[in-house]
Amino acid sequence: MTLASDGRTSRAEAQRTARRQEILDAAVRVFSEHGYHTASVSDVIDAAGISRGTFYLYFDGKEPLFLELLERFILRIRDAVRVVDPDGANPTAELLENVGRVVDVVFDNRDLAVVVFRQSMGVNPEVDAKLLRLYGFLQEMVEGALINGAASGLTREVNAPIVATALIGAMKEIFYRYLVIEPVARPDRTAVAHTLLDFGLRGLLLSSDA
Amino acid sequence: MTLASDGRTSRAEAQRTARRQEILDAAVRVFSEHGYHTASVSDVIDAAGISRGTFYLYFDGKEPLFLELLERFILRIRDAVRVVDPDGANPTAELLENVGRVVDVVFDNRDLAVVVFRQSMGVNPEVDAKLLRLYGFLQEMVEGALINGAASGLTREVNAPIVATALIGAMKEIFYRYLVIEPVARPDRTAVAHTLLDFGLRGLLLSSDA
Amino acid sequence: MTLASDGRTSRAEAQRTARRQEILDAAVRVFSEHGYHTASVSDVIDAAGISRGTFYLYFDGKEPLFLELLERFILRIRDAVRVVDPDGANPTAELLENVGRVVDVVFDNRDLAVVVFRQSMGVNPEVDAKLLRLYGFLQEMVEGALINGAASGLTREVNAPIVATALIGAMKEIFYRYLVIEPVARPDRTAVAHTLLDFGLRGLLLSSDA
Amino acid sequence: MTLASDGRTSRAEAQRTARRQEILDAAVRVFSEHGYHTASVSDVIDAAGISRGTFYLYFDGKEPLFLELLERFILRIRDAVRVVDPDGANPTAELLENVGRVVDVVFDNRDLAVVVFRQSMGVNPEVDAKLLRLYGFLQEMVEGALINGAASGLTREVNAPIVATALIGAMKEIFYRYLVIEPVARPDRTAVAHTLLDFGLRGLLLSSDA
DNA sequence: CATGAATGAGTGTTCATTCAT
DNA sequence: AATGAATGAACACTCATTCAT
Repeated sequence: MTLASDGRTSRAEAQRTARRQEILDAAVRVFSEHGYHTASVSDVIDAAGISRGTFYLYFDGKEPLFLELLERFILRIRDAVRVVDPDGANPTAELLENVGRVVDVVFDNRDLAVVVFRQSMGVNPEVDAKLLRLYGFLQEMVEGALINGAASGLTREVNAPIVATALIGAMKEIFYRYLVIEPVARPDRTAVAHTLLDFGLRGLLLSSDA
Repeated sequence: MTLASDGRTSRAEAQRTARRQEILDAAVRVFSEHGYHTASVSDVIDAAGISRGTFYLYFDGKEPLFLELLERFILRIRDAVRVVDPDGANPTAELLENVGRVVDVVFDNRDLAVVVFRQSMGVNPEVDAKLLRLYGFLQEMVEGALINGAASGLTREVNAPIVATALIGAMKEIFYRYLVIEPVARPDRTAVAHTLLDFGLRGLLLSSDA
Repeated sequence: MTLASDGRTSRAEAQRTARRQEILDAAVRVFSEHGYHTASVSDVIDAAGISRGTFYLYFDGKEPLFLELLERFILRIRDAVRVVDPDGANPTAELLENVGRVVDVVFDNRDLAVVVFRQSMGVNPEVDAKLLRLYGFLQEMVEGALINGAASGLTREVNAPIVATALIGAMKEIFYRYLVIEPVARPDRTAVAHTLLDFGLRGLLLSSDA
Repeated sequence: MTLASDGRTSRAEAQRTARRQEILDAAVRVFSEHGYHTASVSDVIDAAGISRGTFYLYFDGKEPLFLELLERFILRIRDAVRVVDPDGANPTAELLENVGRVVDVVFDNRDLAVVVFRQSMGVNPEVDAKLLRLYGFLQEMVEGALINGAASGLTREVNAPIVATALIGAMKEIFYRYLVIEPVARPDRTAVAHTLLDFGLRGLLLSSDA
């Protein structure tokens, strides 16, 4: 009762955590299908197979639940993206790894990703703030990579902010397409990463035209 | 009442149309500020300065109103985009014109654009269908341009669907940035068009690397 | 529509006021029977014969409704109590008039009085504040009368605050008895006033013992 | 288990009783602070430092708990009040003793008294019945004293029921004042008793006016 | 044509109570 | 005996829509 190592207590805690996760999983399914506003707490508890009261035993309400879902996704994305050292052995490979890891996170959390990509902005100020921080972070990372690339003579000098925004938008749209519009079980992460990077780096023109 | 040439009727109809437009304008303002779900019919009628009943005299409800708003935006976008003849005098200029016209539509209808970009997907199946048709159309146009470009030796051969999706996502994200995150009174349409196209066509690599 | 004297508008407003009053009346009945906490908004709307929505069209909620009820009762009581001029022609008669008017207010608003006497303190801070202000006012009035009475040689010098409190408590208990415990259709206001005053002024001892 | 003299059982029972008392004490604190309706069972178990289940092991619920609290207070008050023999040596002293003992009970059980005085009537029929029996008992005692007093030529003949009610109300209000509105650590019981009695017996008029 | 009072299904949330462990 | 996770009926409140005037 007093020690965390107490068998009975730790088992109970493990059960609690498991139950919480079940509810989170159910919520992801529900939110990804109906969207935050259209989904009701009733939908979540039905999907989770619990009673009304139990839901509020594990979460403080609909909004905190959504916020936690969002937070988890954001953390995973942030963890997937690492600063690329422009003077490293193979910066392009590192870039590809970053993109590949993001692809993994997105397709490992399909429903969650759908929720975030589709309709999160505007849900409420706190949600907006969280998302803006995520996009700000990604923007920074990509801008940094662009500036480093230019500095090390790897890429052209471009309007870094606008191009970073474009790259992020490109990724989101591609993800959305493969998640929702023409769902793919799991795309070849290296293929997606390569296409994105190839498009981003080389553009569409024939080399001779450049 | 039966003849369009009836003076009384046509004047009444003109008034009706004007009133409808006022409501639509008010709705755009309200939806862009609060989002579809958070905005209430009360917000719209308050903004339009009409009574509850009058609203339902002009629209069948909140959702049909939103659908009409969406439809209008979609039509404007579709009108702005024209097929580029790859064998024409200056296909690149035509492409730039297309992008420039889209920029114009978006910034001529800022609020409406915000609503559409931010959180339309998932509002309801009919809305989704409309949006998917729009994106399908844009996708087709861009894919066509890519294939034509490659056929006429103008651009590299690329994975047309994925690159088209990427280009559309890039545009959306840039628009969203300039509409919401760091609002710009009205960006230089040719500058935006050039940046987008330059990025899309030439990529990031230095020419020498290509 | 623009003028308050517009027949149509004023009729509508009269209807609105009437409806409001109906709801207030129903609420008084419900609160006096069940008490604030036990009574539900559903009870009120059932008693008023209106729909859920209509209730919230006229009142901002359960608490504001209760507060308004309370406020109305308090105002009536305050209006009934007037400062007694100790140098007036007949201060005792004025005192009797005061008590009589309070008796009238209480028995003209039986249910409301029951609500206030029985269980209002502790409902919530705002309610408590309102009631404390009422009792403070009554306390002041009675204390003033006691001090004036002593100054003008009419009454003995007494511990004014404690005796004022005692008098107020005595009245409340008597009211409560005749309202709830052994309800009287309408007590003889002068009899009640006289008994109270006689008891208050002369006490229980035989004159000879004084 | 069957015999009270069984050591184990009696120790267990003592523990049980002690635990019960702890819960009762916690409940008094909680109810006096928040009121019956606003206080939750959770508040009580938190204050008592026990688990949810344990609470229901000792009490059948929130209402029975409250009823028991009330019952205990009522018993103490009833024990404090004894019939005054009008032909005894010093009936006035006995009266003073009665009032003094009630003052003691009230201030020895401040929180409990606050709960009872403030908002018990109307909690539910059973509670009301209990309170009405208490007030009936007090009313009887006071009425009896009044009648005896008149019979033995000690006091004036008064409308006994109404005056008894007034006296009870006066006491309650004074208690409430000293418990809640301007709390006094512990009033001088003889002073309070004397003031009450003096006011009750002699009234406010100057002796010469009597 | 215009109004706004009326509606009621639906929402998120609370909390006294039960019961398997 | 003690626990605390689970329950679900009940609550206050919202809002898109209708319709008598």
